[in-house]
Amino acid sequence: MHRVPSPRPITLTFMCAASSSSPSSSEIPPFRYAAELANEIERRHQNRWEAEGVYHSPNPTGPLSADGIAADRPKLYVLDMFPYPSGSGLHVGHPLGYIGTDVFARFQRMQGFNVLHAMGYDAFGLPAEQYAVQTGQHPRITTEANIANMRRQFRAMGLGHDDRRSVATTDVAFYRWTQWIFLQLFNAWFDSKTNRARPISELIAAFETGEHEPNNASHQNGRKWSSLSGLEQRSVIDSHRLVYLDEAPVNWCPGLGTVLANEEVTAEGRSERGNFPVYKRPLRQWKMRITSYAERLLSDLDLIDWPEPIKLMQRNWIGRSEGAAVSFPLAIDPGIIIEVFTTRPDTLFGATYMVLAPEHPLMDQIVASEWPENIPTSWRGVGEAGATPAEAIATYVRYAQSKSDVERKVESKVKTGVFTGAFALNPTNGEQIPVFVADYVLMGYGTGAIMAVPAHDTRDFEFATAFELAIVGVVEPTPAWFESHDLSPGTSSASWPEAFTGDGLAMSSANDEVTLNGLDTPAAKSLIIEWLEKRSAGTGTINYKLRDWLFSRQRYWGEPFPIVYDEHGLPVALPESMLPVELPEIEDYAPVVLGEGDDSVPEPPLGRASEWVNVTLDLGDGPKSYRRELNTMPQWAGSCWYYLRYLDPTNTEAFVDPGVEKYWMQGSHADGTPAFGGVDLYVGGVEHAVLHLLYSRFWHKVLFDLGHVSTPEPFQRLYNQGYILAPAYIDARGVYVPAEEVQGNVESGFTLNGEPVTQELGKMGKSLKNSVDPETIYGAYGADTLRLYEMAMGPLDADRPWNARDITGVHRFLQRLWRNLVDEETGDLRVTQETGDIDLRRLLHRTIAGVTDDMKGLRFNTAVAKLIELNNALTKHVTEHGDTPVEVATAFALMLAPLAPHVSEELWERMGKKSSVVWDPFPTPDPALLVDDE
RNA sequence: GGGCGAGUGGCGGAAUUGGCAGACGCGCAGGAUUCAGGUUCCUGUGUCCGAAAGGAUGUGGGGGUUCAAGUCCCCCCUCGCCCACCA
Repeated sequence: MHRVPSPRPITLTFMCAASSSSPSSSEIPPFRYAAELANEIERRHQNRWEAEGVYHSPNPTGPLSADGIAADRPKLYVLDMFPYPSGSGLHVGHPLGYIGTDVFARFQRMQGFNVLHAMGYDAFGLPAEQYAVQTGQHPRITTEANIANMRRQFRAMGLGHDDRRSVATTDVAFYRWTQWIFLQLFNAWFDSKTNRARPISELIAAFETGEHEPNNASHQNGRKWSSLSGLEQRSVIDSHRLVYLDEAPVNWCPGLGTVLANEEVTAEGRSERGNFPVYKRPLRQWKMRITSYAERLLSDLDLIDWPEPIKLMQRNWIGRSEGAAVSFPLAIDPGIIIEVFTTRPDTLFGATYMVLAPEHPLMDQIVASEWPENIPTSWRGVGEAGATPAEAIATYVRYAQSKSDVERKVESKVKTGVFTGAFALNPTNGEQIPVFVADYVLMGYGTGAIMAVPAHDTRDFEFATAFELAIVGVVEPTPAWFESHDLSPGTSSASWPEAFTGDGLAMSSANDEVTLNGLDTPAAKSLIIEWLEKRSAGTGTINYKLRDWLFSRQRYWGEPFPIVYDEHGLPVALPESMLPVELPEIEDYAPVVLGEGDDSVPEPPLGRASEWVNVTLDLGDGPKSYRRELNTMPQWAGSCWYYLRYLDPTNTEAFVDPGVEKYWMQGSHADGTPAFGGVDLYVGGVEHAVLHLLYSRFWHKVLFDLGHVSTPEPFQRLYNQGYILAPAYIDARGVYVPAEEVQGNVESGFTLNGEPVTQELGKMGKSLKNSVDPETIYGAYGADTLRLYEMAMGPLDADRPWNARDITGVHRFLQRLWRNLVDEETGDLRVTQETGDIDLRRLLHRTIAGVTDDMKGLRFNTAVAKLIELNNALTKHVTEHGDTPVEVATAFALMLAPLAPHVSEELWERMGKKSSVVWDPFPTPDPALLVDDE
């Protein structure tokens, strides 16, 4: 059926640019494996694969199920981090991971697995919107054109995706379910007793029966549920939801006209996208209660097979620390309590002052009306001489807020602050200690207030030194510490040159009820916590750096919230039956971009769709008018769950069928190792170590708690592919210039238009202007050569420089292999039924064993090297005997199939095989030929 | 400042568990084919000494453990990444 006819004239003109650097085609033997033949082979087999649907992976049930080939195979889910469909298309750095998963997926399919391998598009986001703002063209049009272009590029590289499962986050049929998941979170609360999410209806029921009483003191002062009004009850319930509205300082980026999550703000205090300055502003925004999951997000890292550095980054981001919450009453009014968090409760006796963050809510209650006598002038701040404490504080707070994070960083060594005029009582000894305001204490961590122990904390030491505060040592430093500071052991803390922050034996820490003296640090911590708890002055607590996730954006091109506001201005979730909430058409997509110093509250672009915004709906108590939520979801929303939609992309009844979900997400035991489920292999770049990978773990856990998915974690195994680096060039202004236009070399120097430029090596991409278009590579060598080169150039997880020169190496390999099996002049097979000599057979079977092993371990670079070695031996054999033993030819085509699928399929076909090589079993080595018989 | 990772020929890299360092490819050199260039094929290619045989030396630097170290331990240097006033 597919036997290839003999000589076939090749008259392709595809990518003839390639011949400028190679000989004219008339001199190449007609069946040499060069660009033209490779391209012809590739197009033909890509068409065949698509027509036959060879990459369709059957589901166990539903519309994507199928009888036959794969129904009884074990499953394997191989996933890529899906791309943003950018207008500039792919460069050769993008597909590195995609080729890696494709090779792995193809190999495992040949190992007998039903492999799910699909590709989607993370298509909401800024570039399409910005383009729409500039051109007036709807972002959907640009987005869909970009997706079509990217899909074409993936197909041309021979990536074997199940195209029936391709989704884009911008599809209404997709974001309908993003909105549905939002509703699951909205209609859920976190039960800290069982440490999991439960439906909000169960919370309401618990309130009704009195099993649970509202304990949200700040809202309802502990009143009984039954005594609350309807609106008060709603407010209590809303404050328990996993999604909630919060008026709090958020990262406001005027340059982008939107708020940003902490994760989207760089250390320099700028937006990760666009590099605009970001300011803290109090705004009413949606947040997701990811902090409830802090402990599980942390501890479940132990269950999954992820690279240690990524786990570490997540652990650092979650930032768990054990310590104590301690209450410090105000001296003049013990009813006012300043609560602090400390990791060193053992140093409590050494707390000689306190500090509040500038934004601390208790500030107004604490500030004294006038300065106490005999305080150093530096305590009164740097403002006008006669200022009251309140005025001095106000000046300082303004100063602190005006500083950007960059300035804070630069000035971090210089401690500034102002005395509030108030004193608090150290709970251990009743001593009055002054309370300061200083910007080295951050409102965003702990309680926004600290007890300062200058003898044992570097920052407190610096502040205490600057403000002439007492430094009282309560932990005995080690002899080595004294020695390294040229002090004799036991020197008084007043003479220490810096804080001693290590563990040691407690000293000077005793009152009438408790003494820590002589205890080591861990023992001192637990004893003082015990004492604090007995006195109701504190408790042992665990604190996290992780903040709740800011979930709303003032953007057009994102998922609308399934939320409306009623006549009280309170949010009401729409019922499932009203989904999807589609984006309205509007004229102007631009966000409201504000200038510096403009403090007005911006209205999101959706506010312009007035007919859409104001709606009359019947939500159960008759038609009433409502106002829609104007914010849209952040780009992370769709990427939080797209891997679940691949499983069942056409389902209109559920986001995924439960049986289908269980089938693909169950723990696989391919190599006998225990697995508790999730995607079997997830490949992507390290840049998503905290953002996407933390958010999607969070959503997945909520869905797990609510019974919608069967595994507690989404991704069993994570693998980070490296980046492709390329030379980039900077001109005299320090601006990147297009690398392809630069002339010169290392010796003579580099120039652009005669101007000297300097070379550096950087991640390939648009920002460094050093992209290489994959089409020029497979135009000149074929896609199989590009695939093979990217796999051969180094380990998948390592960064590696792009070196066009090296591509010829793998191209020659394919050419030599081809020549060993196919006569270049006639196109006839050069395969014999005879078996080769024993040395060649031994090498063949060693290669099969080695390549199998390498493929399983994602070591494609050494797999390619082994295949080249085998081919070198085969070349020698063919030179001597004139043809290739069929055993070698067959095994070679199969082993090469995952890496270079087109040429393998072609060889397979020429050898008379009727079915695609894609589904044939990978060869197995003969154990008898693996041992040397010396 | 803290944490993590990495340093192997001219270049990309290999050496899976402590066991012949440099697989495989690029580049380079020589040869065959060719009018020539290119292509293709063969041979060689860490460094130093030597015509060769052979010898010495060699995995960022220094020290150590071991019969044996690129691999393990200690100190130092360089580079990369992440976090960064986190109480």
